[in-house]
Amino acid sequence: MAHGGDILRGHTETIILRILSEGDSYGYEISKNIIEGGEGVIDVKDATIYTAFKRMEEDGLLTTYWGDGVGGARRRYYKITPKGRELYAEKLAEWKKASRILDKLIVGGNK
Amino acid sequence: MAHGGDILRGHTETIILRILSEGDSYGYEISKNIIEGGEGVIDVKDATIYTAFKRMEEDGLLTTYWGDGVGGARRRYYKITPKGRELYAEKLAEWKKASRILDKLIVGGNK
DNA sequence: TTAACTATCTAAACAGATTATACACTTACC
DNA sequence: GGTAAGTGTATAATCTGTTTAGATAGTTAA
Repeated sequence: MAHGGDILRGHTETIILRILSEGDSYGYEISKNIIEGGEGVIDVKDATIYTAFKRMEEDGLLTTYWGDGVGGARRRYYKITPKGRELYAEKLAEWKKASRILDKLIVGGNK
Repeated sequence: MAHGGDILRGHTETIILRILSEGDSYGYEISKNIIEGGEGVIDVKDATIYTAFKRMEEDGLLTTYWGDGVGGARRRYYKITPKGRELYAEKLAEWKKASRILDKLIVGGNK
């Protein structure tokens, strides 16, 4: 993003988990998915996605397998684990509560 | 916070600016103010506040003066500058848009 | 006199994100 | 035949904001 680069920070994992909770996917697709949904305000760098994947695999939140790559570049797919689903549920609840509170703290009396 | 420590990240400045937009204040008070409004979900460490102040003063977002400290510990007050008000308005608008989009990306089809 | 609270401050470490770079294959166009 | 645009993965180095941990010091109440 041109400015406000930290918007996504801390939520990347949650968003990846949400996408994978709806079906297996791979880095490039997830990245496109987020940028598309970001409406020009939110951006993700591929490096962010891939480092998140690595971290999340180490944490047992997802597993990975190579796609058969018929006629095209190889794709590494990611699948959410039960632990990943659990964490997503927690993070989702946390976001719902936190965003309400954050809104209050940021907007304050400046309604 | 026990978990989810990054919730505030990137918003600390905006919240400080919001508080100062409603009147001069000092570190300890601002910190209390945020923790109180945080409803147990959001926490700020004093170091976060003071490092933010330093950064923000360097960026011309606020000015500072010592309180007269009659009967009590000395207090360093902070006053928002016009540049600070400008940035607050921008960040506020950004938050309003970003939180809506973030909500969409985090919740997705898991309504 | 001790505990709890008010109040400010800094150095070092940490975590997640970005920048920059590399590699490689496919499709469409000229 | 060449090349540009798009698809796709990956890592090292750097940046930034926050946390951890520590220091200092005055006030109030038990």
